[in-house]
Amino acid sequence: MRFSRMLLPTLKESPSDAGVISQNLMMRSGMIRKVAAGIYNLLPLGLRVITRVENIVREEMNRAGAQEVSMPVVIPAELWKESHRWDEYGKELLRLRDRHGREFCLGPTHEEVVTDMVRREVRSYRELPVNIYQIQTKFRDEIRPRFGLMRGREFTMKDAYSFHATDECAEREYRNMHDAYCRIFERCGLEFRAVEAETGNIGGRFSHEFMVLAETGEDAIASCSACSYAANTERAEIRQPDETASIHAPKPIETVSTPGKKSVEEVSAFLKIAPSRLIKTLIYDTDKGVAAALVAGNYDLNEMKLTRALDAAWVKLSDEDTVKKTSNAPIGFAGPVGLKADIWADYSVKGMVNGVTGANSADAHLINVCEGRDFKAQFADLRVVAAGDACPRCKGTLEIHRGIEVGHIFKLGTKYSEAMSATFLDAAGKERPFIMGCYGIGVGRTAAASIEQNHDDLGIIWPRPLAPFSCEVVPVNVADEGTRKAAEGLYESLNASGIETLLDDRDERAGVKFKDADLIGIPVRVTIGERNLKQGLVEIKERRAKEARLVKVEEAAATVAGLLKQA
RNA sequence: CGGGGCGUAGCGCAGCCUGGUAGCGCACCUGCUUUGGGAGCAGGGUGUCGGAGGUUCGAAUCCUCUCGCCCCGACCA
Repeated sequence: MRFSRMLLPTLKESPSDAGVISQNLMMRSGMIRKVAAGIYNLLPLGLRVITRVENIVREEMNRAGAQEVSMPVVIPAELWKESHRWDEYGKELLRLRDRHGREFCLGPTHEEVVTDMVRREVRSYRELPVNIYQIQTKFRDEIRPRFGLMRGREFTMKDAYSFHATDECAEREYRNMHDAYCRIFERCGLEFRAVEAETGNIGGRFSHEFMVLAETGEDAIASCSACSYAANTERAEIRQPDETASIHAPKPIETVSTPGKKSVEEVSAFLKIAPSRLIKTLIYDTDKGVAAALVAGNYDLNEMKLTRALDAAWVKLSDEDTVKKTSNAPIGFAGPVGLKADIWADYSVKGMVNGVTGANSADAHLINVCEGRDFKAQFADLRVVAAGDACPRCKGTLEIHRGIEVGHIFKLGTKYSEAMSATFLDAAGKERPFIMGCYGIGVGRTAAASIEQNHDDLGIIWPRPLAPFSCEVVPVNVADEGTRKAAEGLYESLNASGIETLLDDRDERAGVKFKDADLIGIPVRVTIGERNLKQGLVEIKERRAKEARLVKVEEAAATVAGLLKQA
């Protein structure tokens, strides 16, 4: 491709609305342009990268035995009503009507459509298992789209769905997909972790997220320094601490005045006591009634864990009225002592001696509160994991990293097949619902994540498998006949040997071309200038390297090929 | 949905407070010079000042409404 003929509008200045590096560099390198909030045009350079990712995904999915299909973007409401998600999914589901007033939605994911497809066509266990996937545009009406392709409303996703006769078969496929995903992200040159995750409103029994490690990631993951345990912090468990005797001797409980001191920070500063000695008491409404949850002041409560501990369908922080009714005090002064509610406590509260809690009356706290002596609670792992917490699987400790979720695999079970009566006949002639799995990859997000991991001050540094071109040829001065001829010759021989090459044949100054080359980040650059050419030499530089090397013109193509063969 | 901010040339911004000829840098076009890290000189074009209504002799500027976008929060595969 010739730069002069390509729609490749690079930007010297950063766009004012770029929130993360990948968005900034995608805009500046002319890969994407915004059309509306969370909706983008992919320009030629951007599409090339996306296509690279798609092809890697496609190859590995096919290799893993999945079959590619294409399902509609516009989906009739009735399918979503069958699964009950028409009501459950919320405003992220963009709904619309056709000219007859019939209801449709734009597909944010395709469990319903694929389940409908399979239930129509598959009758017997003999036809199972099947794994069906597509690489397709999805639409989710995100509350707050941001960060370019990282969290758009319209985006490209690979979504796969598998159908099985038995649980063992479904789990085998889950592992198969896990391995395929690892191959995909390895081939993309990404540093990633597969972590245990929450299933959210896709539903299902268990799931893993594939997280690309990056400071700008929107998710936090906990991983063990000693073993392979890794989980989203939404889910990460904490090993129950060993019982240790308190170094404090229990003192008699006392009420102290704490006017207007509601938050942990305010109370701990006012009483000059470490936040870890405070017991935070949170009042929750749940489908099982009002419950109190306790956690040490230096930790956060994890509502998912509380929900599981209570065996509740949902929990929600209570409003002011309920808090007043339950604790006889405004928000900020609740405590477990004498509280009339179901009390659950995190292990961080276990064995607490001489702690501080709300007094269940306005502007007062209790000091020297001892767990067991002054109140009783049911204990569970209820808090959000923090760095240094004990690994649930071994004796190691957990580290916290930030990550970008690029893939997510779910073992769904029969949630959709039961709701939608999608069944097959087993060997005994008995009708059974399909056991399902689903497996997603954010294609644009994967490209964005790659930039987050591979860039420097000057621009993108594409790993070879995702690079829009493999090699860029830069004639320093196209006005010079010899330079131009050498560049054209090299361009042709590189292309002829199957190396996709960008020739910067623009009549621009060298500095402009070098800046653009660094910005766009093509792995190998060949610079052809008059001075070196007089000695029959050209300069070859890898984007990631500091130094360039000089080689003979005749050897340039072979040298480039050699560099590209290395990983 | 709550809080905050921004819409002025293709991009980045000033002007608005205190109403009076719409500006700067980059980009773009022409010519000459220049040609290894975002060139120099000269000349040139560029705007519904986001939109609608209002106040005023006069509105980018003040007021009202509205649309779009960004940030923080709530929410979320």
